[in-house]
Amino acid sequence: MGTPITAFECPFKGIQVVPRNFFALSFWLRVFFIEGVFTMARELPKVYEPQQVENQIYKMWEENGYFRPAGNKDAKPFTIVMPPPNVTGQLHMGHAMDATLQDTLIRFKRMQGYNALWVPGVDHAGIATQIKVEEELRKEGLTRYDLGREKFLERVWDWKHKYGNRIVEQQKKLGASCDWERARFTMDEGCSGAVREVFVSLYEKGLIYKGSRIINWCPHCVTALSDAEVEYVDKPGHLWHIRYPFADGSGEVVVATTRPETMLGDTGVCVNPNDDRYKAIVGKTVILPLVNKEIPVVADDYAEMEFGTGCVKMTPAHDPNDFEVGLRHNLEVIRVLDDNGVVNSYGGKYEGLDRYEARKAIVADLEAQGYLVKIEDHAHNVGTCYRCHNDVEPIISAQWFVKMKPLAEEAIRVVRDGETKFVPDRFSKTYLNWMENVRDWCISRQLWWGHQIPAWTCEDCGHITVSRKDACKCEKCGSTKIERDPDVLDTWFSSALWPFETLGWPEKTEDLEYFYPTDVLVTGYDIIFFWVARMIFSGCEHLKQTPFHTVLIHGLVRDDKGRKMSKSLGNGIDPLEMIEQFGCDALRMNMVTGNSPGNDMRFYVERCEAMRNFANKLWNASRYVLMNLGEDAKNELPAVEQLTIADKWVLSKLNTLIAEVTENLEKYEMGVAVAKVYDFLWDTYCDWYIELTKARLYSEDAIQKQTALQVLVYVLDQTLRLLHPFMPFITEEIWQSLPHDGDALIVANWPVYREDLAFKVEEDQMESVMNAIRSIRNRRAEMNVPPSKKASLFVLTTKPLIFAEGEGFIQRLAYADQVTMLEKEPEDLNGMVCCTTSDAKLYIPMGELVDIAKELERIAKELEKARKNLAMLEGKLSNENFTARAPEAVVNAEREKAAKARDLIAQLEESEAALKNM
RNA sequence: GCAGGCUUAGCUCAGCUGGUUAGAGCGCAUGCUUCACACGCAUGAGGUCACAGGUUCGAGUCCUGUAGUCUGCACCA
Repeated sequence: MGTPITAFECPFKGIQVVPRNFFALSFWLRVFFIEGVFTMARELPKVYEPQQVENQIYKMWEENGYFRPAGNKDAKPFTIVMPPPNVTGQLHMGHAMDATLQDTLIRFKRMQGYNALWVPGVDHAGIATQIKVEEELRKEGLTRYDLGREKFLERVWDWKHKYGNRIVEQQKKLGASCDWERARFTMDEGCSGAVREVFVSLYEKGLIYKGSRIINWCPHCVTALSDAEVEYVDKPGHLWHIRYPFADGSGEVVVATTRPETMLGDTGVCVNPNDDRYKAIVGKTVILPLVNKEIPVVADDYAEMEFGTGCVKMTPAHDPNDFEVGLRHNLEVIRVLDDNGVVNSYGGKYEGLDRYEARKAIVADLEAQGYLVKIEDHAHNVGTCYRCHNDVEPIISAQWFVKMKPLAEEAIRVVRDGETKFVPDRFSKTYLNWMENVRDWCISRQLWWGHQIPAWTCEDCGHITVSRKDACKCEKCGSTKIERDPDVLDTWFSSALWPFETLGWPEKTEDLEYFYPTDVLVTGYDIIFFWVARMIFSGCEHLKQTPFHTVLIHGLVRDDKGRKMSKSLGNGIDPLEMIEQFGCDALRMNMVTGNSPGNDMRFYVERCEAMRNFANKLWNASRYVLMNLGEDAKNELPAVEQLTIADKWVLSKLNTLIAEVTENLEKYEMGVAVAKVYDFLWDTYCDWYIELTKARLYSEDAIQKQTALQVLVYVLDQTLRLLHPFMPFITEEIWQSLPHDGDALIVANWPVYREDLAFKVEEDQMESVMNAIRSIRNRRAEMNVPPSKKASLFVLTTKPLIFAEGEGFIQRLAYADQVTMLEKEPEDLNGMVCCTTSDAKLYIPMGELVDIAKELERIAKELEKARKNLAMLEGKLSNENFTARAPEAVVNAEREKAAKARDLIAQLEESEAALKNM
């Protein structure tokens, strides 16, 4: 925690100013020199200018070390690890939402007194980064092979050092209060150590193996991909029906395929064993057209009798199902495409053709030679690379895999047993469904940028040595002729360890001991499989503890038409531009308000504007308070005896707000929480309470004035605290200008509910007065009477004491020049307008503006409405089932409503009678 | 094919464990330069909560079905 700071008295305001807080100081000085002491209050800028304060405040927080966990011995930890953005990344709206939600939680918990730690970091992003650097090289006319591995990696590191900090600087603009001193990089020494440890230990447990399998191969990126990295896209295609003649000349079978070029690698034809049409041909051989090779007909359940012709050609090297069938029936495996998707030497005359050119040539030849029976249109799902969006080619290849079944068991259990909960819960189903059907994870990538696989193959005996330390000889035969596997690991292999590698694992660090398991993981639903699932099984396996108890899932930020924001569409909105234009707080508010967990949201610039307006509203409310603060301004509540009904009303409302906001935040309902603070501040505090205090603030009664001011300051202070997690900058800026204890709002205490500040009775009383005011305003507006035209007011009420106390409020807020309390209905109703509430009638002489016939009509209308309402309530209350079964509180509430409705009707009937008598 | 979401005011969305007369922002209408704020104030119009059943004293909220829409996952010769 920051060192103690001595405060000094601001010479002209009597307000404590913290010297370190240059923004606050400069604020006062600016005012002092430009405007002079006495005009200061008037000259506070009317419009809040976020650009001027955000950077300074951020710097102040950072310099005082507020982002570090406080190290309070009595407190509990609260930890979030940040999803590390790609080192190549530019901040986009997704990051803005992600960071805002996390920062809001962290700030909330920090203020609640937790040792709050938010660990930031950056991901090396294997393919993405390598592609970026290769693009740069291409401009110089070079490829990575020209440089060689070592030189190329140097270039990537240069690039990382040059641009890797950009995204960090951008996150700071968002107000992210992470502990930058703990920032990590997935390729730093510690993470590399963790990756090495995990790889070797999983290998030793037999959970990592190398094998030849059909994998997803991207011929463009020239690397293997995991299943999760393949995106399936519906594409129109064809089904080519091809004749395969029997070798014995006894006829032919017709097979159907969507990828005719793969026939070059066909090593069999498969039919269903129960298919009567083909029972006789099982065991025969057919001649593979174009290739002129004899291949067997085998029987396997895999062939569906209903699909196509019921005969399937088998290409074990280029189709996962064919591969399986091939294994069962000992079919040859012939790979006919090379790493770039070009036909290799097994393709005969087609060698050297790209896969799509080869397709054309083969179809043409088949047709020319009479093998093509027909071509059907056929839409199918084609796997594409999530990076470059080119079609992925299933190819047999020797790769490294993580055996998932054994690891999935515990990862399933912790979610089933609720040790890790998804918010919203439906995502646990998504997760479980994936985890229960998970296939082995292909982790090797044919890239250079990444964690190189710690495996060495012996040239002499072929043994693979996997080792924590770089191997120099074969562990089996001792030969020194060993070569390290050139491949690197999937980027997500290191991300999977993020919650503990960032805390120091595999070392037994204090951080790890104290902060692991972390608390909440905040991320978008789009990376549940890529990342969340893998962190969970990794934490369970290596630390025997799930890495977080809660996964808070948010949706995607879309554009105003609901489309995904993307570079290719050019519809992205730059968060930094929004910050520049409306301020960081406005952007953050936009990200949180109206947002519910797991749901996508559209981004509207207009809402940023609305939130900017809200910031300005807060700014001006604070300006009102600051302008009126006297020499001896204190931030403490006056004695209860001094509080007026309005004070008690607002304090009671605040009290409720505190309880609700805290509860909503605890449940991760941040959108609900922030809406409540927003409404309280704008509606309760500004539109009502501030207006209610004006009479007192501008009066001569010093005690009244002081009381009002103290309540104003107290409520504002508490509200700023509640709002701080959402709008950190403006709240800090204002708080620093208010009289306050402590160094900074960011580390101030979170408000707590106070039993002694719950004033239920006064709340109701105030509502009575407010209803009267609303009713008068309504009537005046209906009659188009401008506020400047004051009128006298006569009040007949069942609660004279309360209305007497509220007289000043009514006068000011209902534009009355004089308020007279009546004991009975006025005798002359001529020219009187009557406003009726359930406990008062308010008469305004409006002279010729009043039309008695119209008045009667209006009263009749209101009566009808009130009677309908009462009928409904009485219906409810006369239902014994309701009164007997509904909770007492609900029944009582209905009874009260009915009573009020009856009162209102009585009042209205009286008025009606009086008017009719005239 | 399986799973899940969404359907609430003109638009975009909130509405937590079922309990007032269903809310917000923007937009719209009327009036207002009221000594914090026109990035504002006041007042108002606007909703059969997709549809059909059901459970319940009570359903926007829970259950079943239907329709539309979106998203995952699987299959696809």
